[in-house]
Parts: sequence; C-alpha cells; structure tokens
Amino acid sequence: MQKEHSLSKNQKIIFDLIDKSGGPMKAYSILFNVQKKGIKAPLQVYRALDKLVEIGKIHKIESRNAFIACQNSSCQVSKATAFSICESCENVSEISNSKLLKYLSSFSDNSGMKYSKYNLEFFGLCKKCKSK
Amino acid sequence: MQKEHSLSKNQKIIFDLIDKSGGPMKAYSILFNVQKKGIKAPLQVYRALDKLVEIGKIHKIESRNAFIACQNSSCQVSKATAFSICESCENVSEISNSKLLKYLSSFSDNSGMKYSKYNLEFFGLCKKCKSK
DNA sequence: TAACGTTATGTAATAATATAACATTTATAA
DNA sequence: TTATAAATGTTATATTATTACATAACGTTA
Repeated sequence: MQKEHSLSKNQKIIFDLIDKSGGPMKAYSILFNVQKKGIKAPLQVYRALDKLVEIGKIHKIESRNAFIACQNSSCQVSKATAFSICESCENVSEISNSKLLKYLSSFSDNSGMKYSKYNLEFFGLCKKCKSK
Repeated sequence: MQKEHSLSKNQKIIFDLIDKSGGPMKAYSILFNVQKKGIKAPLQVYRALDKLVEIGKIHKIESRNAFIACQNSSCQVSKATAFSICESCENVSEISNSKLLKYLSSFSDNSGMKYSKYNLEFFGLCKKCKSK
C-alpha cells in the first residue's frame, strides 16, 4: 500500500473539480469555477496544480495547456505518461498499455542521457469523430 | 526525391535563425532577433512558425514552448517526433532511433482511435550535467 | 495578360497562460 | 512549544498566443 497524500484545502477543491469534470481542464477555466469557493487568483490555482502534478494526482497535457486527473490508480508520481488526444472533439484519455509504458520506461539510446521521465501524446480521431 | 518547399521571406529569415542557433528558440526571443530584419510583430513570427511546423522544417517542443529545427533530414512532415530534453541545461535533441519511431508509428490499442501523429518527450540529465 | 483564388504580409489590439515578490497563516514535527 | 516547512492571500507583471482587418505578392489558367 502506498502513502496517500493528504491534500490541502485548495488542492482538494481543485482536484475534485478536475476529477469530476472527467476531462482536461484549463487553468483559467478552473479559476472561474472555483471563485465561488474563495479561490480568487491565478497563482492560487497554479500552485495547487503544480503540487497535484508533482504528486501524480493530475497530469498536464502539454500540447493543450490543460490538466487532467490521473486515470491510472497505481500512478503516484507522473514519470511515465501517455495520452491519446482527439483532434476533433479534444477528448483526452490516458493510455495504460503496460507494454508501451514499459518499452518507453526502459528506452535508452547512445546519447549518454539517463531518462528519468517521459511524456507521450498521440493525436488522431476518436471513434465517434471518425464516423462523422 | 521529395518536393522542396520554397520558403517565403519571413519564413526563411525565421528558419535560418532557428537553424543556426542549433537549439530550441522561443517565439519572443525569435522576434527580438529578427526585428532588425523588419519583422516587428508577434503575429509575423507565429505565422512563420506555424507554417514551418506544418511543412516539417521545425518542431515545437511542447513542454518548453520552444521551436527547434528538424534534425532529421528525411523528415518532411512532423507526424512522428521524439526529443530528449536535459532538465538541467535545457539542451534538446531529436531522437532518430528508427526502432522507437516505428514502434510508436505502428502503435494501436483497443480504444478505436486511429493515430495519425505523436509527440514524445524524454526528460533527464545529459552526459555533461550528470557528471557535475 | 487579366482575372481569380490562394498564400503571405503588415499592423494594432487584446486574449490566454504563467510567474515574481512579498506578507501572512496553518500544519508538522522535534 | 518552538522551529520549520508547507500552504495561502494579494497585487502586479511577464510570457505566450490569437483576433480582426487591410493590403500585397504569387500562381494558375482562361
């Protein structure tokens, strides 16, 4: 059993919002949604996001500047992330294919670099959008 | 033999700058550097960048909001990109490991999605920074 | 070459994303 | 309980990117 991080007040408010949304959310959309709970400034949002990313509760979708709740229950820290992104409806899901994740985690080349982290984003059309 | 894109004036100025720099460059740093050549506005830079990305002459490093010249001579369009990024010195190189690139290009899962593009970013410490 | 559509350019304004700096409060642990 | 770290609050500002509109250059083909 892994240690649970206890979230602070702001962290919890913001994580719950992202988690309930079921998809990626942008920082200023989060801000707008939590203003009624007393979080008024961008920095309050970004600080909570930074922490949530650090502990692996959420991931940043770099190509979209958006944040999504971790969909992989065993993922405590975000060192190996992969997403599929529909370029039409912008739906995002986390890829949990263990063969892929292991392949990438063990990847090394002759550059002399030691990789400690990676992020992979696949783009295409989801099932729904393909059939339109 | 593949068709060469002939670059417009602004596209050429901006591509040459990025290419000569040998590393990733940020949009506003590009802007600053090309002002003496008559490119005065952010939009002029972003338009050229968009086009250069589209035709595969440069790639965007999403996690850094920066642009780097394509280091893979056979890369005409950016549909399959992989980079290694040093988190200490911010050096970036394009990974050309064909086994990796093929593995990812042929990746599919049971989501019903058809992937037409991907971007992979590895993070770690480069040889130099490791030994410090 | 004239007319047309497409691509590129120029310019101003503004939107969207993110961080710096500083003061204060709350939680944790020695 | 006192010291330390973590989190919060607030204002201002930096950085990244796009909208909207007008004009010019280029390529095709009639």
